[in-house]
Amino acid sequence: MYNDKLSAVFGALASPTRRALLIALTSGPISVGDLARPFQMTEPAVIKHLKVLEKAGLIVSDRRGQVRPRMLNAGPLKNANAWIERFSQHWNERFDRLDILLAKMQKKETPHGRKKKTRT
Amino acid sequence: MYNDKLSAVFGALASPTRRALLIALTSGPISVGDLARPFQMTEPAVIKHLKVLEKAGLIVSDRRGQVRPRMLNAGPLKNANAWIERFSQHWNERFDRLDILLAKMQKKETPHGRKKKTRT
DNA sequence: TCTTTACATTACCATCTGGTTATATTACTA
DNA sequence: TAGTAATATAACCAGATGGTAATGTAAAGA
Repeated sequence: MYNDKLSAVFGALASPTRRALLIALTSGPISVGDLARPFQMTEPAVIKHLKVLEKAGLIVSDRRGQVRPRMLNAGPLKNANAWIERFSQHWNERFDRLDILLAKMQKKETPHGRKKKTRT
Repeated sequence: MYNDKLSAVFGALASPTRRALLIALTSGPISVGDLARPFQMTEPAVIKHLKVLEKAGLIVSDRRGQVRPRMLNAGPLKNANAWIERFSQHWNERFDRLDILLAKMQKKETPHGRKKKTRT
């Protein structure tokens, strides 16, 4: 579907289950079994979610014998955050300009009896 | 698939096309035709993307006669941003604690060099 | 009124997603 | 070596997603 990293990160966050998994992992590395237990779904389903998170680079795994605990890797989250912040900043700048523009327009335009249109 | 707003916002951002649409809209309301033109896809495809963005609350539309320009509504982005920031903060706190813990452990334990494997 | 423009909807298709159950694999344990 | 525990993979399914071409609709203009 998508191939870029940023989309993978946003896509990974687009699921309450996966966000809950990430939050669970904030308290440290956790095994698949322990991760899956609180959820109302089978382990394979959770493993699929973990794969999505792995692909997005949001978690990594360690092999400790029989167990393979997952742990957080918050790096890619920063990229997502950065995108939103740059976007917002960009948009706020634009908004400011629009504000000024509208103010100027209001000064210039003579308010005839011209009606503003109504929204549908 | 998901039903919560936050997932809808992250899901909407999980596509380069939709992010590009949002960015295009930072320069003000744009008609569907103008929005679609730069993309290598048909208008109905773009309209579907716009619907995803609308569902997430990221854009709204105005009817100005024949044209129905879309415009940004950045509000929901703040929620996404807030989630990431709260998460990161939470995780950083945890990370600090882990840091201290590891430091303590290093004092006690002899450092084994054992390390992980990537996948499979 | 007829035509054009701008947008939306429909019907269709391939692929992806998110879940299931069943089966493999891998490493610890007796 | 056999058994069990932890995780992974496979095969399958329903429904969502992302695209297409074709058609419908509503406002503007001649």
